[in-house]
Amino acid sequence: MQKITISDLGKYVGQEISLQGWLYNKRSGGKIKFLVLRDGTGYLQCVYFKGNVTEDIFETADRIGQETSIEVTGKVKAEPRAPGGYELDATGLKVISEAHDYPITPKDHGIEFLMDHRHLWLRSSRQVAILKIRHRIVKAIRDFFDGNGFTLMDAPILTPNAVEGTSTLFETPYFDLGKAYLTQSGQLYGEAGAMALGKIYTFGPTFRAEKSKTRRHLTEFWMIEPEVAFNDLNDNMDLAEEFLEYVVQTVLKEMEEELKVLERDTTKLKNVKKPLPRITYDEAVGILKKSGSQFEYGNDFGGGDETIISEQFDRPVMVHRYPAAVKAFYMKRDPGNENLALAVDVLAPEGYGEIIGGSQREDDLNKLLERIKEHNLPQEAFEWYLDLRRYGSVPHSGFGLGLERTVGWICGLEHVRETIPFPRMIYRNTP
RNA sequence: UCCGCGAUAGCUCAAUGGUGGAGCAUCCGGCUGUUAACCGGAGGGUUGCAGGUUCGAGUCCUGCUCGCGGAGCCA
Repeated sequence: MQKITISDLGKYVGQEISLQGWLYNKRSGGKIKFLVLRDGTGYLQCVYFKGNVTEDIFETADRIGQETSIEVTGKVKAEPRAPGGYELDATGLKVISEAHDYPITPKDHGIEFLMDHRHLWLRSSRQVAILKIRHRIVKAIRDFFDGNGFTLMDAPILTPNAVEGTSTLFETPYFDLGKAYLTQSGQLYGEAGAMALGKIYTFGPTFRAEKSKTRRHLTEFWMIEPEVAFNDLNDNMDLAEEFLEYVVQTVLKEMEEELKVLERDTTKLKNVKKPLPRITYDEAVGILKKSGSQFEYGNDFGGGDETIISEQFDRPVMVHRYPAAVKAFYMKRDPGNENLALAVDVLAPEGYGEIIGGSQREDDLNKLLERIKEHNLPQEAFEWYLDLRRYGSVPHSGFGLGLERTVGWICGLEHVRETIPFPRMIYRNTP
């Protein structure tokens, strides 16, 4: 039997059809019942008149509670008053599994209650819209790289050492080898991949054990990290802006309905087109000083600083050439100023902060050895990484995009916890 | 780890130190066009936990637990 979904209803106007789904909401008059059906593709009001259906069906329509799984039968009618454009003149109603006392009613709830019921909260229209946009963003990301000659290369999740020290990583016992750590970045492995394949991207979960307690942080999140051989910092910024434009414009074009459900004002998203403004760290500090900030030259930007900087522009801004002291050991220094790293962060507008962090990597073996010593990192753990500089080293660059921050920004959400089906935060790992 | 705010019915919230209420949800009744439907009625409480002050504590004080927001760190 062919299954019909609510999203397909336009093809069946005037026909008698059956649909399976869940009871989303219910309203009634004395001799009329309105059952709102949801099936994951949309919402449909099914109208039961007392005279048109059996006594048994009318009683069932009256009795069943929110989220009862049902199969409805009836004639599809175009209905301008309906949000989806269609309505069902219902004749049949089959209960698949009856539900009562569903905890999430169509009224206000607090965040703790909703998070405790995250497995059910996912069914509500807002969450469905977010999950669909998240999926479309993921697909756009993969389409972009796949269509530009990149190879997807998965990096390991269990790793023997930290990229920048071990203090912020989750650790786990690992047989006779001592401890393993959950990855905080696939980048070093991505660099090995770029030397093999030229252009690669990794796409996987990453973990941070930092006790970060803000709207921008999760302990488990997804990151996309392209790495390209022979790309310098400027090439890297070219890639980042083309990539962001593609992702945002694709979502704007294809997810209009979902963005409307979220009541997202898309004015600023429409501006996300290349070229994106590029400013140096020094220029960014100038902006902060001019705004009256107490910011001290040489520090990394905090959340508030990022907001002040990004407010100066009508689209994401790329800030490059940070003080090397606040950046990772593997970043190449600016030949024009050894104190600066060839790093770039992309700051999203509207206070969403850093969504991309990247750099040109140090490709000189001896300089990299120096950095490892300076950072007190165990050289033996990085021997394989140093091999990449011993055998045919080339200039190369890449960046990491935080998926949840990107979803939060595009959807206009208050907090990244709504951007992932089951968020992991310092005080929550359930459901 | 630090700073700030909070915890009262299933949910969202009220309640001057003096008999703990409302809306929604649930149950009963009414309504043939509702769309967070509406109207009438009913049931529903160890006020987060443990102490203290007081004639009397949801309310004031102390400690704890949990949550929320922010800082630091970062995507």
